[in-house]
Formats: sequence, structure tokens, C-alpha cells
Amino acid sequence: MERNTLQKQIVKNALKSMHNHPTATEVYNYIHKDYPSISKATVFRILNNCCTNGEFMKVDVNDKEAHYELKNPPHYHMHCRICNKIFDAPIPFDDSLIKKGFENSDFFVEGHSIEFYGVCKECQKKKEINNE
Amino acid sequence: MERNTLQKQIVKNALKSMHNHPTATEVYNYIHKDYPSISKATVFRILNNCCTNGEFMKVDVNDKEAHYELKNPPHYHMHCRICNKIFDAPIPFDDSLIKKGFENSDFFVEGHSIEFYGVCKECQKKKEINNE
DNA sequence: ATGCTTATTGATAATGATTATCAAGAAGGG
DNA sequence: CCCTTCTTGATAATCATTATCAATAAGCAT
Repeated sequence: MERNTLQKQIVKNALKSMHNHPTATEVYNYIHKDYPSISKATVFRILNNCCTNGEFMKVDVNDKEAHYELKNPPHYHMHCRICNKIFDAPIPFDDSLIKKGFENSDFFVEGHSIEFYGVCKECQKKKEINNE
Repeated sequence: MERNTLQKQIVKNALKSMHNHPTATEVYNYIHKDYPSISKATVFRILNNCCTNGEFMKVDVNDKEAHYELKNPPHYHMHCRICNKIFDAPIPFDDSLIKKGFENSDFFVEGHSIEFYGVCKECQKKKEINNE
């Protein structure tokens, strides 16, 4: 039977309080300040298991590191190409996108994701400071 | 000055004749049959340089391996979750997506990509054979 | 409470993709 | 044909992630 360990509670609470689509390493660093004994492997493991059982989700975005978020109604993301941070996009999810145009396709479409890429507020500021 | 080496010609010709959004390793394997002396590092290097100079593009899709394609008018992709192959989506590119809804956002949107995910024709067949 | 079973953890090695390093080799101008 | 310097090939290094496995600890039964 699945056991309710302290490590699981801590990792889950960390993601719940972070709200910024963190990577596993970011969750680890966040936790590590207060709980230095929790290992990185455990954080990866718990985040992954929670994605498998549907409690969390991997953010479907083109970054070499995986980002995680709480299970949410479907929505789109904005991805900063400077700092690689992820934000929720302010436009509604549109399921009709996958209904139209695929009638004659032999690819079985299960879902879609949209990634808006560009530069986040913080990184725009940094660019101004550096006169770029 | 940039030099026109045989390795560059071979890698470029490989990608031009492949048409299936291959990964660097797939390009390497394709080349390796005929040119076993070309090293993997060279294939990664040339593909990357060609993306920097605009000759090729990285496919903007959520896979741990990078996929490459020839420079193309913008379009969307379908990504098979079984075999990780990439296909062009049969719906038109719609730039109006990034015009609407971001007026009050402080994120500077430079572009967008849509990934349709599901199961490709080949993998659907395999599933049928295995009675899944 | 105590003990037992076994899921889970922590530490670390292994993996896989990609990049960095650097001596040897080759493009292309002179 | 030579010389400079860009490229290459081989390999080590890096980075994210997963696998391994002995030690630990949940949570049930006693």
C-alpha cells in the first residue's frame, strides 16, 4: 500500500506553495533550505509519481528541464527564452483546435498544447538596465 | 571565413533528404552507414550551427531529444507519444493567436507553437497487432 | 507499545543527450 | 605549395534524470 511519508508531504506542500511551474531542481532547492536531509532523487521520484497518479502534471513545454504544476484545468503557457521560467497564458483553452482539420489525418490526436515564447517582465527589465 | 567542408555537405544533404524531423542521433545513424568516419560531435555541431545561421530549425516540441527540420514557413507539429516521431500538422498557421489576449500581459510574446500529441499511424497499427 | 513486512528513502552509480576541449587535419587564400 | 586558422574526431565533461540497493520507517497485526 502507498505510504504517506513526511518526504511526500513536504514535496507536495512545496509545489503547492510555489506557483511558478518549478523544475525538480528548483523544488529541491526550495525544500533543501528547511530539510537538508531530503535527497534529490526523492524529489524527482515523488514529483514523477505524483504526475503518474494524476496529482501533479508535467508542463508541456520545450525546455531541457521538466517543469511541474498542480493538476489544473487545461490552459496554455508562456515560456521566457531568457530565464526559462514558465507562466500561465491569459487566453482561454480552445479544444475546438483539435476538432478541425484532422479529419483526413491518420494521426490520432489526443490533445494539444500551445507555448507562447518571448521575454518575461523580469528579463525585459534586466535588458533595459543593460541597454540592449 | 566559414569553410565548406565535406562533413557539412553530407550533414546538410542528410537532413534535406530525410523529411522526418530527425534527432541528431538519427541523422548521425543515417550518415554513419555511408560515412562511418564522421563523428557524432560533428553532426551535433553542424546541426546546431545551421540552426544558429538560420539554415535549419529546431523543432519546438516537448521531447528530451532535439529534432531538426529545414527552414520552413511557420507551421505546427504532431508528436507521437509512443515513438516520439514528429509530423507536420494539417492545419494552417494562425498568427492572430498571439495578437489577442496579451494586451494586458507584461510578457513580451515573440511567437507561439502548437504541439498536437497522440499516436501516429504506425504506432496505431502496432497497438492493434498487440490487441491493446 | 512491539514487532514485522515491505514500501520508501538516501547515497551513489549509471544513463543519455549534449557540449567542451584540444591536438591533428584540411580549406582556401596568397 | 605553403601557411594560417577554421574544422574535425576522439574523448572527457556536463547536466538532467533514472536505476540500484542497503538501510530506514509506515502502518498493520499482535
